[in-house]
Amino acid sequence: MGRRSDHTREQLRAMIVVEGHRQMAEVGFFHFSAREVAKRIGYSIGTLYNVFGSLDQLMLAINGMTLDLWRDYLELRLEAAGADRLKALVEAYFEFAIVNRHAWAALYDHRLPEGEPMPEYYEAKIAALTDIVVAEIAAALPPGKADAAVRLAPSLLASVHGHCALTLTGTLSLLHLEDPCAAAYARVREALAEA
Amino acid sequence: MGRRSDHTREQLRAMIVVEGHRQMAEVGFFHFSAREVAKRIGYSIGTLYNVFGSLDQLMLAINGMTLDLWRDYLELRLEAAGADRLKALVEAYFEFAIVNRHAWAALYDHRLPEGEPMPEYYEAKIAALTDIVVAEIAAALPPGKADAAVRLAPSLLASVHGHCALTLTGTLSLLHLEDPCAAAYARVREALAEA
DNA sequence: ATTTAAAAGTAAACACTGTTCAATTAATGA
DNA sequence: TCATTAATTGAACAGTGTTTACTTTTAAAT
Repeated sequence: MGRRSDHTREQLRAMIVVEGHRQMAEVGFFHFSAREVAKRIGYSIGTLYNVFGSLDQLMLAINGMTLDLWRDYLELRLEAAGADRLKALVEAYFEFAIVNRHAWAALYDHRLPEGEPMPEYYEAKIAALTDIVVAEIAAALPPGKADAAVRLAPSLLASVHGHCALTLTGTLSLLHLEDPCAAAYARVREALAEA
Repeated sequence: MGRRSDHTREQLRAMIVVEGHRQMAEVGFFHFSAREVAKRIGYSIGTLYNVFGSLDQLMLAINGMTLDLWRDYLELRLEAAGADRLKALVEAYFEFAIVNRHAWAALYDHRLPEGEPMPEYYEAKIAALTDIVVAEIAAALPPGKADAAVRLAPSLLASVHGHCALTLTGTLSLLHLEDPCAAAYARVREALAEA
């Protein structure tokens, strides 16, 4: 076969994703440039398209890496958590978003063309994240009510996400919301108390 | 002066915003083109920049129009509301976002350069929206606790926004969240019950 | 060892962006 | 009538994603 470098196709793919993720973290979704990624790893723009087929697929790969890092971070923080694991989870959610502002925002900034479904591998990464939330909420619920976690988890995730998103992007300028993370945690606790 | 058309500067400004808003509603933030807007109203791209100075300012004007329409819609629905005004407010929030998907999403998709503050007129439009929420939450709280509304409102707004955003953009594919609007309303009610 | 076929990679070309700015047009005041 | 001034243009520039004809490299087959 005709490879001229030392990299297998999979190594090259990984290089692109890692460098793409680095660039995403630096400049954010709106200033992301596939050409710049290609230049930085010493390949031409054409090679990127040969490997990924389209920019959307590259975006999914980059966001997929972010989802993996996010999951790893949540698990790490949960291992070191004390009694209140839910609080640790909410805080870890915020911490990751704050430290990785741009890469985190890109998860929501990038959208597939309407009607095009997410690839299976990507949905699986999302499921891995939500499963963590479901498990912690199930554990926090009174025994016997644990099956309500599957229905409650997405709603609480949405609540926490809302606090995080409005704070991080600053598009709605929520004055009077001093500690968004604490407020989000309070909302979660209230919902659990009701159930 | 050298105007060659029948429009005053303010009329032209209004034309651009209206056509820009129309285009935003049609194709969304990521396919928005200032050139296309100019073409549709029969002016050149240069004129747009003379009137608005930058694309960011045009975006703020377009999003400002969306904020106005949103406020009007909330007030309209509140006038026709029955006993449960908060439920009407949450539903109106969702309805507007669904009907005006693209224009609504653009409120969050567009971001000013870091460090650049929002213009005063724009913050005022946001305040008009949040004031509606604050007033309704204050009315729903037990008398005497009404001053907690200022602190509670942004958090509840964030919760509702989170449900709406994750559902509309579909970036996190929240299965098991059948009725996001009802779930958001339930979270709001829980928070009020606690206070 | 030579040929062949396929894989890998390139870079120019295309159609778009946003942005700037010298040149042009048209209306007004003197 | 003429100079001034506001309004408007559209070409030019530097980017973007995307496609594709082309070249290089390598492995396999003869």
